[in-house]
Amino acid sequence: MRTPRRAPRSDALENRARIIEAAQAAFTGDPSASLQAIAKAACVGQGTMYRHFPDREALLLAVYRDELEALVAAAPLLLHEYGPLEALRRWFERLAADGRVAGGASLAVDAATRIGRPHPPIVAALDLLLRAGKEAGQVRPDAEAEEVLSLGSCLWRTDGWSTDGTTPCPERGTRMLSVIIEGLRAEARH
Amino acid sequence: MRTPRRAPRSDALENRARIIEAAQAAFTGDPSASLQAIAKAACVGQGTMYRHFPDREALLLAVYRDELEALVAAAPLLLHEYGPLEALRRWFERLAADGRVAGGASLAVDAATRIGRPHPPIVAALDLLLRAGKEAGQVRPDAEAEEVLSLGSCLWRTDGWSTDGTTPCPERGTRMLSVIIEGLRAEARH
DNA sequence: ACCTGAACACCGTTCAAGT
DNA sequence: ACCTGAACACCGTTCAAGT
Repeated sequence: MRTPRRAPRSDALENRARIIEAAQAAFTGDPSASLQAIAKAACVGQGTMYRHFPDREALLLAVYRDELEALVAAAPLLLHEYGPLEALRRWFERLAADGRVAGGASLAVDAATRIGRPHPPIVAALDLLLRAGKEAGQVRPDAEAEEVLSLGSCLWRTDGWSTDGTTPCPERGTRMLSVIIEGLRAEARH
Repeated sequence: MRTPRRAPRSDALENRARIIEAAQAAFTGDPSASLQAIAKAACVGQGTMYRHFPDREALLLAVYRDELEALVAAAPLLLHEYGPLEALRRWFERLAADGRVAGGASLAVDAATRIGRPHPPIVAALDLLLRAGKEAGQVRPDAEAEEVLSLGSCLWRTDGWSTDGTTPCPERGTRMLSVIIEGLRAEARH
């Protein structure tokens, strides 16, 4: 049933590319930019936007495809270089850092996770890290990737910035990440 | 400057009460019910709704005022009966359980926290628990209430329900809470 | 002093009509 | 086969006009 699919028309490809480009720019300016505004910026009818990307999440995945793939690829590399817990910490640190810049890939991770339908490759990457930690006896055996991802999704809430109106407070994220990592340790079950 | 404030007109009071009642019903049906629909259900013009509650969060706080106060009051009681960590666990458990029923008080906590402007009494209650834990040497000294609340706000995401389409999975929440509690312990700093 | 409801500026989504 | 853009059913928010 392979769905042979003839090559798409060239104008469709151009439109698709222009939409992604416009979305990229829009999201870095305002993570909650409207699809309507993006369509206009891309000089494309709303219907066209809709045909290519049935919803906001699909567009986010397309825009941050490369970053997401890089993040997935980073998991085994980190495991090769560090112990499981440190690899886990650095992986999340990277994801969170991505979220602190406007319009990072964590935008896509967050949207998908919040819908309750997290991006499978991301879950798989996290699962790889957790599995390695469990085999090394360093991570509690009952930790599940989806849950940990849900826990981690608070790390890139840049809203908590400035009750005082000043600093972006990156050490808050570091501290929260530290709580998660310590909480995942295999020791001291009570 | 005490703002002496004459007693409000009786029709204003009635409207206010009717709005809260309608919102209560609407939120338990659908947590993201529109203000417009609530105004209509309360037989009130949109302007009236707006006068009483300038935004969605104000309405949420009013609807769940009693539950929020009960939650705040529970903190010292739990501390009286249990050790700091167990009290902390039960406090969050209660907040999360509240979130699993449709339209619980955690709706208000969540909305406020997500805006980056968490409900101060709730933060104070959590701070009380953390402070007791630190004094007992059981909670890591760098834990901050706002951060922990932000971490905990993933506990009542009922979205992760059913990838398999079946169970409400309350043990997922228990497990995530356990990770947070263990991560807050004062031991094993690395 | 308070309420009403039309009006404004937006959303996401659909769909007949075009090429 | 793909695109366009008007149209639909909604939002939150405001504000002149009423009582």
